[in-house]
Amino acid sequence: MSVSQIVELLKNHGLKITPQRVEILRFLQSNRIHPTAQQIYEHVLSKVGSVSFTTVYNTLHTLEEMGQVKKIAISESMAIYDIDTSDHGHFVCTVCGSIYDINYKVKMNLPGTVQRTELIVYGVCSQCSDYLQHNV
Amino acid sequence: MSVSQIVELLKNHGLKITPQRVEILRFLQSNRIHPTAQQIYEHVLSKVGSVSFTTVYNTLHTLEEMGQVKKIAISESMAIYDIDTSDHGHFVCTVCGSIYDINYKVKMNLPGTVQRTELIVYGVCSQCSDYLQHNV
DNA sequence: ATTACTGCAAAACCTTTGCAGTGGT
DNA sequence: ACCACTGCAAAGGTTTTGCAGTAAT
Repeated sequence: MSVSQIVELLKNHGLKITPQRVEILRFLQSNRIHPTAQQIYEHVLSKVGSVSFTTVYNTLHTLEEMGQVKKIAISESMAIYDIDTSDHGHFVCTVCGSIYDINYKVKMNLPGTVQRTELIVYGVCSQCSDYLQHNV
Repeated sequence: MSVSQIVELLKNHGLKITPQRVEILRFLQSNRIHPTAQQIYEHVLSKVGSVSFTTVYNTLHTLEEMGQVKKIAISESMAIYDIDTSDHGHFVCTVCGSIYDINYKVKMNLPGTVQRTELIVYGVCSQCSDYLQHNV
């Protein structure tokens, strides 16, 4: 998504175009690392020169309400933000911290109707297990 | 699990028997509500008369290390604790907050080896949807 | 008697909120 | 010129840590 498309997106939702908002969206869209608010803050600060956590959280909340971003609790102390709002799970490497998207199919009996499903798999990614195999 | 079995469990792991520890384990085992640290604190306070968050968290960490308790992040601000450490997922009712255990089978392609899997389904439980259907 | 455990108080951490000032429209 | 947005500073909620006193062995 280009900057002009980001600008369009913001305009279409009646939002003002600010450098912080544009850079937050650009970051989420170009680096699919599933960043934390902290990582977004650091990136935008380095690019735009001025940003606050207030603005980061404000923007993320706005984007969540717009349905443009999903917030995922990978731990009880932190959320990550995913610009891919389609149905998918996450693989978290407990060695390097990388987060991979995963596709899955689940079979289950539920005591009610579903709103959303979150699957998080913790493990060691191939890169890390290769590395460990050759170096430990 | 009886109190004497709880005492055995603690002894077998070289831990001292304190009223707080016994009551935390009793609570986790008798009420399978998947409590938060806050709920455990309140319960133990009402039963034992004296407890602190320090002790609640100390005990939960010890039990986690012993593999007797699983910590689950149902939101980014809070953890719940589950004495059932077997492989299962959770259904969280977004109306009443109840947490149900669910069994599931999942098919997926993974970019590494699995350590543990966490499935959380958010939705409305039958009780709440029945209630809503008749009263709204 | 020893030392593990409890619990207070303070800190750490992430996120939210109040409010004044700035900047996009 | 308007008012949405930014950002500081302070507060909120959950969890952790330091340390002194207490209680289980």
